[in-house]
Amino acid sequence: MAGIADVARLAGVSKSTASRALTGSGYVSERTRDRVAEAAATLGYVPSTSAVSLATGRTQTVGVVMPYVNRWFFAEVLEGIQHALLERGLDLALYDAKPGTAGRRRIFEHFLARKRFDGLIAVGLEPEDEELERMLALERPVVSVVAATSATSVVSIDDGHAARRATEHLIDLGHRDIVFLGGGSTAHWAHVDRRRMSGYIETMTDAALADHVRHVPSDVTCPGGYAAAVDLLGDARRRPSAIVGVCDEVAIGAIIAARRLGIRVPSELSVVGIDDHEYAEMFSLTTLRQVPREQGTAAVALLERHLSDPTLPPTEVRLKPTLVMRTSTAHPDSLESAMAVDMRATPRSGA
Amino acid sequence: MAGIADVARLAGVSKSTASRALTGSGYVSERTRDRVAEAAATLGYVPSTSAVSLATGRTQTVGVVMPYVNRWFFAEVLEGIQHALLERGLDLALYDAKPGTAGRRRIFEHFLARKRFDGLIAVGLEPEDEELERMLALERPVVSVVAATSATSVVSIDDGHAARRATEHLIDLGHRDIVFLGGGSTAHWAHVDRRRMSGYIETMTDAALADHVRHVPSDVTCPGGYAAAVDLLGDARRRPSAIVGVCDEVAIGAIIAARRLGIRVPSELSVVGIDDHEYAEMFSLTTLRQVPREQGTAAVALLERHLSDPTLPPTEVRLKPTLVMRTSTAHPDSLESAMAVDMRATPRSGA
DNA sequence: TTGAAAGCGCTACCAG
DNA sequence: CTGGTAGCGCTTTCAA
Repeated sequence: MAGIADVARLAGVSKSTASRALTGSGYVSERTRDRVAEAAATLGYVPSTSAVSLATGRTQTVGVVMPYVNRWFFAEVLEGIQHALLERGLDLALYDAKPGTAGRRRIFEHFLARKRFDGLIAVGLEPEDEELERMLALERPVVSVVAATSATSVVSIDDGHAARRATEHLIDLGHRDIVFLGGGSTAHWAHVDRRRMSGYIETMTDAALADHVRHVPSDVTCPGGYAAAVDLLGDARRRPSAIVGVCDEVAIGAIIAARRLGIRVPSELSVVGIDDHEYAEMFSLTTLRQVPREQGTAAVALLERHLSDPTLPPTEVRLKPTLVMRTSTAHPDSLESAMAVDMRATPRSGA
Repeated sequence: MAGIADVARLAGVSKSTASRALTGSGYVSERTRDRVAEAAATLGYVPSTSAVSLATGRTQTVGVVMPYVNRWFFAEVLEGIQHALLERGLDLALYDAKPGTAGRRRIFEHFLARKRFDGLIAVGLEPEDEELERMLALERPVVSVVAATSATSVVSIDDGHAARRATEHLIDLGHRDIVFLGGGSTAHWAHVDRRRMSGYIETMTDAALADHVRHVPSDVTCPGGYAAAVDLLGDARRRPSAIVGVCDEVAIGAIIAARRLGIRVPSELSVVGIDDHEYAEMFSLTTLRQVPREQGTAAVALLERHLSDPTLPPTEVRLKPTLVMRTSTAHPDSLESAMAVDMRATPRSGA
């Protein structure tokens, strides 16, 4: 365990000079800098992080708080954050704060107070007032990824826009009987889900389809979407011609349900999602793409700015999702028209 | 930022006494202990972790290295670890070491060397020799979750056993033409996948079905299994009567492919997986259940033992997966027999 | 049972 | 440009 004193001795300089040479702060002649670097290299010197932290007050660590790590969006954001931190030589302290658990309480009451990080990234946290206060009381910059508050900097997509585009796409195709699937299955409506539903409702209303607005609640998971869709589609009288999923996982659940019930997608049912989940391609799901990984790296970049300039006011970075057309959506009457086209086209293949 | 000096002053004792009272080490009278505790509480005292680390040499942090966080198994293990750590008041430093990336190199070359943790948990890491050496050179206990080495303590399931049970189940049902799907799609065969395939081959051989041994490679993901299965099942001459998926994700991919191709599961094709993935239920997948979350908590428990007793030799904890029967498997001729049963049963429903 | 003092390993200030 | 020195906030001997 070589310390900086050993490095200094080997290089024939004082500890202070060695420190300056190594950290690159203050004036050091090039020759000594090289000698120190060489000494450090031959000794395999690695500074003690706790000593550095104690002396500088900085931990070189970023804390990440999220309610889940086993969901696509969160895992992707986490990877993005990790990637960006690695590049900057920063450590990542993870806090998995599942809503309503003792662990979450402990995190907010004890772990955060230890301040083992220079800044915090809160991903889709939906904090209670008290939790938010605790985070702000830390006097460390915090950046949220997906949030309803503007007390912190925020990185997110425009959820309302995403849902509007999805709904418009369906309406343009000729659908009127469009259901919004997912969210609101428990007392707690996540803000994202709510914003997306609002986008759907606005668009329906603008298209004079307010009468057709229909929300079918479900857990915001693939099995959740599946279960709700089995229910919805199983009854022919309730069956819509199209579904806007609150997210891809739910939309995919709906597609699986449709297939099980022998309902053809897209000829008998159009489905559109929001996310561009890794499974979207496999299900040919038309969706509004967001790239959570980029949101993670954007959050790190933003946090870095806060770190270097503590006066920087809360900032918003809002990304626009883009429509990715696959084949889970079509005209409501496409079965017939597809057949008609086929028949007209027959001569060609028969020729 | 109240420090221990403030607490000591308020309690009317010395710093050393305050420290002993707070950490619970050494003799302190009950009265003073209470006074100190009260003073700490009123001041909202939180010890500086870097100062504590510097003085004690312990970081109260566990490092977790894994190649992915966005796959079911890894995310679940991570949650298990986090949960167990939270209970013990330990922080979690995450290192996402995706194979072949610059980030992974940086982690092994720089981040680990900083030793910002008292111990390390390596999840499904499949480290190169040099990487393993670096971890061991840290002189910190390391516990692996899923590993081929016995240089470290290991927590895992018995993969060979899982694959044997899966294959036996199919053979008992009357299948002979059983394909092992997944793994080996790239130059790198993960050890887990290899062990599972070995279990399959052994079982086939023991049942005098060595001639029927067939491996169809695929990426070990749901889309990977899907793509390979579309290929395999699309050609009627190559189509097996049953599939053992290297894991549930692959098995589910196969089921999705079968459905798309209009092949009925289980009457025309039986599929069994290994994992009991969160989507297994939705696809009625028969599988061998493992609970990665438990492996995470077991790893923490084991690491804790190493921490308190540095002489503890590497230990293995091997969990046995259990067969969960759902409805993705049946007799190979079940279509006919099911119909026969139906016809015989008709009077009952018709009565 | 308590207190004084000496570090833990590093940075940063202040002379030189 | 360099060296000495005083902390950063806590734990831990060692005496009392």
